[in-house]
Amino acid sequence: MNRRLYTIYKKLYCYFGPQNWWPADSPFEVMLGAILTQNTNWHNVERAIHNLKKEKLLSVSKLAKVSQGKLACLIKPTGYYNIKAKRLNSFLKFFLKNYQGSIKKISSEHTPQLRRKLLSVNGIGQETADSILLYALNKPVFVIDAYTKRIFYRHHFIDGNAEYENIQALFMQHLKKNNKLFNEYHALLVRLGKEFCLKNNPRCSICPLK
DNA sequence: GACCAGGCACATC
DNA sequence: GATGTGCATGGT
Repeated sequence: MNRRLYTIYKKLYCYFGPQNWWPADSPFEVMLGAILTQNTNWHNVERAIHNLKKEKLLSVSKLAKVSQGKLACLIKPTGYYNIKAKRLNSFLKFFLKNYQGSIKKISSEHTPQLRRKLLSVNGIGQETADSILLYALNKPVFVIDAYTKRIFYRHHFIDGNAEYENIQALFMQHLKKNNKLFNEYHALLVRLGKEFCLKNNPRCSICPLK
């Protein structure tokens, strides 16, 4: 398994090249994007981030002062905007209360402990927590998403009801714990998923992994 | 018009 | 613990 997982990575990297994730100007923007992208097209997240930037709200202190109604309005393109506004607020409160909104402070916390704390914030589930850890804070944590599950299910690496922790353990136990590798690997899986492993329109016959 | 997208919380059994 | 449902915009 060890070698197979790495071989898949190399194949994907050769085929697609570097993905340069996460597309954002700052770790804080990554954190917001991680919540905004929940079950939503990335293009819509970009619109929402653009709205926030236009209003010059892309800082913890400024965003925390915005009313939930206005926030919901600004992030409307991402869908679920009322829920996501609430989730962003929960996260901002958590970030301010525990780390004074400092990336340096949140970064210095022991990863497993920080992961548990993130998961206790309303609106932050496993994928969002891990996206924040890996893509905002450069922690070597593998992110599992719907594409990853679908791809590895179709290639018979996991069964249909495999749980998040088990799939994550598969990657983390059989690959070098390296944040650059985990970053690129997950981004490549999303790219592969978008182009070759669609839900109802699988192009598996021409999948570069075959 | 149907289906899908870089999920999560909550209710119910 | 498993399964179902609400949340909602924009692209194909």
